[in-house]
Order: sequence, then C-alpha cells, then structure tokens
Amino acid sequence: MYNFKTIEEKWRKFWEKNNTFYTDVWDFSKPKFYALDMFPYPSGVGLHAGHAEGYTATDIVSRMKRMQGYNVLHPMGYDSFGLPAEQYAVNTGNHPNGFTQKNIETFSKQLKCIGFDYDWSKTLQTSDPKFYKWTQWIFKKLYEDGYAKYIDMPVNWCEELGTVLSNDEVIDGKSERGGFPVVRRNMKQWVIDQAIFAEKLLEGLNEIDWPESTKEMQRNWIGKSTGAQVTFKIKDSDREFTVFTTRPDTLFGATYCVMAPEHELVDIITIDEKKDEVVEYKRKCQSKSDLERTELNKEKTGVFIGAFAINPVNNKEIPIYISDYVLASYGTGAIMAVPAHDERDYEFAKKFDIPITQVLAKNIIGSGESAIRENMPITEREVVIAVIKHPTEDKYLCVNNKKFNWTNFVMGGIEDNETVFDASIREVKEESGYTDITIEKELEFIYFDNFYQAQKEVNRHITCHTVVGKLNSLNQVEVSEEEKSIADIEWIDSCDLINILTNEAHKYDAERVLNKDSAYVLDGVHINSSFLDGLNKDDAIQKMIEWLEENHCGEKKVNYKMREWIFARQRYWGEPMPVVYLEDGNIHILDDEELPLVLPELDDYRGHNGKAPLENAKEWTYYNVNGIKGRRETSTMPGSAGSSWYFLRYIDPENDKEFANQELLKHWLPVDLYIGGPEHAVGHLMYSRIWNRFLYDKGLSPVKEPFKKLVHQGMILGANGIKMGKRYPEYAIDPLDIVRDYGADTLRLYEMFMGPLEASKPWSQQGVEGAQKFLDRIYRLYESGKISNNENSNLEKIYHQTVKKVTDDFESLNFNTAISQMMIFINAVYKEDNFPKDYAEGFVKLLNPVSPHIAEELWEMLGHNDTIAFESWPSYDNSKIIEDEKEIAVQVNGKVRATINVLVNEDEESMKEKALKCDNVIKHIDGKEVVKVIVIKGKIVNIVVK
RNA sequence: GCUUCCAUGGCGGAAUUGGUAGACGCGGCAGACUCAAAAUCUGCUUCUAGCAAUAGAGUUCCGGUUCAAGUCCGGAUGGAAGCACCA
Repeated sequence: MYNFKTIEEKWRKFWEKNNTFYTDVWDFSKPKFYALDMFPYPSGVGLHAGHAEGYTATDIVSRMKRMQGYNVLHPMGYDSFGLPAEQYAVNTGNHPNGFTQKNIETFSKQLKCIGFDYDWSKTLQTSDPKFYKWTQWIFKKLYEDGYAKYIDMPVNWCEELGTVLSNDEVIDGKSERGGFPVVRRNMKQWVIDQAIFAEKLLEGLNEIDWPESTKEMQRNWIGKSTGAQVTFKIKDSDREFTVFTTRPDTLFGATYCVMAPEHELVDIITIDEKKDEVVEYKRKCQSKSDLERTELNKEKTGVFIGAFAINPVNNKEIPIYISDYVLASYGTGAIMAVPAHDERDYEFAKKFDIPITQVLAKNIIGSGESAIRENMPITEREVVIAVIKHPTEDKYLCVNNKKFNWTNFVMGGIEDNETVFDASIREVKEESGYTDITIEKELEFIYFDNFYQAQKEVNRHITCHTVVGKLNSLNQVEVSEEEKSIADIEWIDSCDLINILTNEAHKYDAERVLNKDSAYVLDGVHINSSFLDGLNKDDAIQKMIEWLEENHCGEKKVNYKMREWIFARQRYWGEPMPVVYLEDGNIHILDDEELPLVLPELDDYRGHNGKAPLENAKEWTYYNVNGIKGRRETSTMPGSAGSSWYFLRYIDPENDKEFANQELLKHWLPVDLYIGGPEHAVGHLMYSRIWNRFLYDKGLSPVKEPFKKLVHQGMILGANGIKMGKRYPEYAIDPLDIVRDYGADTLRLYEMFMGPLEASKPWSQQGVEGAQKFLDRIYRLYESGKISNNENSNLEKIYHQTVKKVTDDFESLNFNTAISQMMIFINAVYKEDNFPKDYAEGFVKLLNPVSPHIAEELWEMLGHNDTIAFESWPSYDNSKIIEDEKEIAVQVNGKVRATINVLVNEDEESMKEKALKCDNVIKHIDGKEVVKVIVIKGKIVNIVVK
C-alpha cells in the first residue's frame, strides 16, 4: 500500500509554501473561470460528507480549468453570523466571535486536509466588520432607493415572552418555549420590497443554466398570477373595496364577498348587531398560528358581518363575510366569491347556505362520426339524463343500444310543461319499464352537448340536466315493442361505469354522481352572464376586463405571491442596522464614513421584554454625531444578508474604498459554476439574485444574473440509506476519519465515484476501500518499471478514448463515469508489458483533479520537479478514436441472433449479405418469409420475417 | 391537494439519446502465487434450463407508437423533494 499519509502531507505543505493556488485577479491575459461553493456556516460540528462532495466537484473543475489555461478563482469563506454562536454567548456571557473563530479554525484545517485548491488569501467572514461594512452599505443603498422600508407588518407576537417569534418557534398557537399564547399583531418592521423585482427575476430564470426543478420552485415562490382587480361599492356607505381575481369572467356568478379578518374595512362596515360575533371570530383567528390556519382539510369557518357589497356588473347586493380562508397577505385581502366555479367558495357556500349561480357550462363537442356537420340544420333541445341506482346493489341502470352497441344512462327530451323530475320518471318508465322510482335531486350544473345525430340526420345542441334517483323496488311493466327492439336494459357496477359508458356526456355524469359535489372549474361556455354569454373562458376574461376598464370599476392586474422580506431580527449576532430614529420622528441612515457600524460587546447577550439584546448597550444606543441626536435601531439583519452578496466580495476582498472594484467585477462575473445543496433553492439563491439585480440596475454589478450554472449536490446517506445527522448520529460519516484511515485522495475519488453528483447516495465503506485499491493499483503500476519511451500501439486507441471521455465528463460533471473510464484504462495497461511515458504522463494529468496529492507524487516520480497544477491538459486525437471496424448485432424480428463485424461505412447491401450468412440467422429465418430487412449503417441489421 | 423529479442484477450505478441492457466498482465464486494466511494477479458472475452450442424470461405494473422501447406516448402503483386555502 502506498504511503498516503506521507505523500499527502508532503504536497499540502508544498502547495502552502509555494502559494500554488494564489489567484492574481488582475491578470486578464488568460480567460477567467470563477468556481464557487456555497460557503459553510461554521458550526461546532465541523465538516460533513456532503460538504466534501460538493467542494470536491468544484475543485475538480477548477483544477482542470487551470490546466486548460484559465485563470481560476476558487475561493472559500464563512457565513459566520447565526444563532448557535449567539446561544453560546447567552449561555457563557462571552462574545460570540471567539466561539466563531474557533470553529472557523477547525473548518479551515479540515478543508486544507482534503486538499482543495482554494486561494486562502481571498477568504472572508460575514461577521467581519471589514465585510459587513459593505453589507450595511448595500442596505443603505436599498433604503435610499426606497426598496428597504420601515412599515407595519403582521408578526407572531408573544405577550408573555415579550418578543416576536418566527413561524417555526410557534407550535399550535403557543410559543415553543414556555407554551405561552401567541397572537398575530401588526408591528413596525424593516422589510425589503422584493416584489418590485418579480418580473425581472422571472425573466432572468430563462437565461441561466440551473436545474429545472429549482427554477420551477423559484417561479412558484414568486407566484405570478394574471387577472383583474375589481372594485365593489358597499351598500349604504360611501366606502368601497377592491378584490383580486384570476377569473373576472365569472363575475356574474359572484354571490358573496369575503374579507380576511384583518382587513382594514371590517371594523368600519360591520353592522352593530354583528359586532360581538365578528370580534369573537377575529380573536379566534388571531390566536391561530399560520400553521393552524392552513391545516389540511380544515372546515371552512366565517361570519357574516351584516354589510352588503354591490356587484358592479349586475348591481346585485351580495353579503360580505369574513373568513380565515382569505389571507390578508395575498392580493387585496378580500375576494369576490364564485361558489359555482371555485372549490373553496363552493365549500363555504354549501356550509353557509349561500346561493350558487352557474355562469359557465361544460360544452362537449362531438368528434369523429358524431362531429357537427356543416350545412346541416342545428336543433336545440333540453334533455334529462337519469342516473338511477339499483334498490339493493351498488349498480346503475343503463340501456344498451343494440344497433350501435352503445351503453348509456336513460336519457330523453323534456316536453313542454314538464318538470325535469317528471320527464326523468317518464323516460325511465318508457325505456326500462321500472315504475317504483324516487328522484332525489338534480345535479348542480347543467352542460351542453353538440353532436351530429346520424339516425335523424341533424346536428344537435342539447342542454343536459342530470338527475339522480333510485328504484325502491324492481316492479316493472312491459315496455313497448319499439323500445324492446332498440335497446336492452343493463345494470352496471359503479366501478365499471366509467369504462363501459360510451358517451362522453354520460361519463361526465357518472363521474359527478360517484364523486362528491364540487365546483365546476374547467372551461366551457358562459351562461347567465349577459354580454359574456356564449364566450369561452379566455375570451370572456378579455371582454370582462375591457368592460371593467370602460366602466371604471376595475382593471387588468398582475399579482405576486412574493411578499416583503422581513429584514430585522431581535437578535445580537448579526449585522447592526445603520439606522437612527431621530427625535423628530424622521429616520437617519448613517453616513458612509460612519460604516461599518460595529457590534458592541455586551455584558448580557439576552433580550429582555421583547427588546433586542442590543438595547443592553446603553451608550451605543444613544446617537449624537454632528449635532444629530437619536436612538439607533437595535435589531440586526437576518442571516441571509451577508450571503446575498459574498460572491461579489471574493473578487476583491480587501478593498476598503468600495465593495469591490468595478473593473474586476466586470472581468470576473458571472460565477461560472456554483455548487451547493438544494435546501437553498429559494432562500439564499433568491435573495442573492435580488441583491445582485438591484446592484445591476444601479450599475454596480455587471451582470443581470450572478450564477450562470448552478448544480445541487445530492445528499450522502448513511450506509443503510438513512439520512445522517442529528437524528441518527451513529450512521454519520466523518470525512476526516476517512482522510485519516484511507487518505484525502481516496475520499475525493470515492465520493465522486459513488454515483451522479445530484443524486442521493448511500455510503459504502467497502466502496471506499475499492477506491483506495484503485489508487494503490495506479501507484504500483508507476513503480513497476513498465514505463518506457517506447510506443505501444495496443494502448493508443484506449488512451485517446480515455482523454476524451474524462475531459467531456469532467466538463459535464459526470465524475462517476469519468473515473470508470480511468479504471478501464488502468485495467488495459495492466495487461501490457510496456506503458509509454507519454500516456503515463497524460493519465496523471487526468487523475490530478480528482486525487491531486498522489498525482503530484506520480508526476514527480516521472521526473518532474514542479507542481502538476499548471501543466497543460492532455489532448486527444479524434482520428485515433474512431474505429474502422465494429461488431454490430443482427436481429431477427427484433431479437439478437448473431453479431457480425462490419466496416463503419460499409454499404447496406454488403451488411445485409453478411447478416444473412450467419448460421444462427439462417436457422431462425428458415421456412419463413423475409418481409423486409432494415439495415442502419454501422449500427444494426434487423430481419423481419413472417 | 398542487408542482417537480425518480423507479435498471445481491448492492452503488452504466447505456453513444430509439439500435447487442447490465460498462465500471462493491459483494460472491474459482484459479495462480504462498508451507499457510493476508495482499496481489487472472478468470467467471441478471434469472431459468443445459456439459455446451443455445433457448426462454428480463429495466415496477398495464396498454400504445415503431422493423426496433430502459429510452417516446397514455394509464396505474410505489418513492423523493418542495409548495400548500395564493382567489
């Protein structure tokens, strides 16, 4: 076994001593490559296997790029503000920085152990005043441009603890600590208005090479929806309110309105008799956490507040309710409810017995045989479809048309002066002879069916009413001869209905009868809607928006789910906000010269009575500079502030004149490759895009999108497929143990060989040993004396293939297949007595990005006395890879029966000839007729026989 | 409930994008070296039948398109992640 301990230590020291990976950012003579890792939060636990995986991946690419002649920037730093360090401070009374620095030291040592090619002269820490000076500065710019605001926002407020809590600190409406009640309350908060960037952020997604799933998550999070805003007047009041809807076409079906309990008008327009009830309901809602309010399958609740709104399209008075199914935080906090065509409204209307008005009807268009014939008359008809249940069994009455073999429910026209129920009873009697019928109800929604009726040679446009009923007994009278000759009756099991019924309309009825009642949310044609009647959904939306705009009671509107980013925390270990509240009520933002505003040390890091820990810094809090007096903001910025722009700072980390030199930014951005866990898909990756976009708009960042290509590494699971970590520490793999027992090169090689970078993969200790065996096998080969200056044509093709495959696979991050190709190459070399030095050198270069320590050592063994890091990447000769002869398959009826050797560009006729000569092929086509022979040049021959 | 993604030997995983399924590694079996063991080297290893040539089955299941499907289309089942009353 090669001595990995000595070798790895030797080269680590070499790199450090020679500053091998120092990047001269001002060297613009070479093309640049910026490889970035998501920097870690320096917890006390240290580096884990997942870190090592993602970091190795960028390390491989950056090492290859360096060898390909790029000037590579591959930096590392620490996201060092955060809660654990603060907890430590609270518990020990020590400043959290000491704790943080200790952890950072551990992390740095660990990272160096694994042999990453970071330029440690460019490192940074978000908790370093030299860094957060510029975090504060960017915040200041956001404030000056009106993106950062100080506004009233609803928050989780715990009276007992006297503090604001985040959603995950609230459980079942009570505080996690202490179990005290938590209510929602409006409080003044610092926020960043990110919705302004929504459209730009959506557009930006189209131009970056990111996982589709991550882009989709960001799109969902931005939550763009297009619709209309409609203003409703309130009866007997000069007030009005606005709702947002994506379905303005259904306005004629709006039979009530709902406001969020927190809506500002609620207290004003509630009538006196309802006040108590409303106050009580609001109190109940307030005490619910967000979690509870959104609980699954929750029954709708609400209260009628006694006021009425005027529907602007038909001037109907409709009741106003409050309910917590309407969120204060989305749209306008009020909705128009269309129970016929919205699931939630339907459920609410059913519970509160509010009228349901259908304004959109399914419109079935016949196809094929029953497609509408042009130039034929159209006849209109109202029909009833009777869905009749068997008296004892779970079966439904159907009729089977003998001539056409159609199976359908009983159906027939409704005569004048006849009710829908009467017509259905009559039709069931006529067609089946059953007489003991009870019709229970008519289904909520009518629909239309358009088809050509062949028997009568007319186009039909029918309006369908569906009734549900049952037979009380199987009492039956004789049906007419005519009916008998046309159809048989049949009882169909409920579970077979959908499959057996022939007609689309009847299938729709069956579905509705078998499932629970619900709103009709699909497209169709409008009814009961005055000027929209006959239009489909899209056209009706268009026309309604025009009408609303003409009549000044609404307009087209785009709405976003994305809300303000709450930007203040009542915590200590974060960036202090550079904000002063003046005695006259105005806000003063610190001058540039006053930045950084440095966190003061405290005697007590706890917050008291809902006040941030910084309130304890009495003298710091009081501000008096150049005659400006006031009190400082004592909240700090959230964790994601520093990480929203750190990638800009790496380029120029020591600059104290600006956050980074513009010329350097222009050269180095965007980040070419960014690798990190999928847990940041929306949080960090969204905030970074927002901050960068803000800076771009101000001309301070050269690119619209900061991260050109993004990849998420998968999770590394325990050996049994169980997630490692806090819950199952016994399965946790410590990468440092692997470095100690097998070497860093083995760790890197193994993690890259486990499987695709993005997949979750279980750890295998035997796999680690396999990786180590491979490195040892290489080492022994290079020691063996097989290497010579003689050529070996046996290895020519496979060498060039290997260079190509490894180069391509590293580029596309398919490290597992690249390594497999390297193994194939080494296996081939083992069978030879002579290993040409050119190939031996080329192979070490390919190995270097994955396992750099052993590669440096082998490079030295080959007689070189400088690092391999800047040696040129091996090239391959395509002409040496292309094979002139190839073994291809011969199939008979799609089954491989033989293989033949053909030239790559051999003509079809000759291939066919060869194929037909194979013994086994002859055997399989013997006595059969050859229908045709498919020959694909250089690929396959398939003989089709009968 | 919605969105996105996934399903291949005993295991991790390959498969030129529709053209010989199972590369490479792990594990297993056998042989060589050794007094012996370990290490190493060399074979074999999807399942069933057969000494073998070979035949049959086979990429979660059902169906479709095609000369040809792991790959494309429709449906079902199972799993992962995220969102969740978003009007």
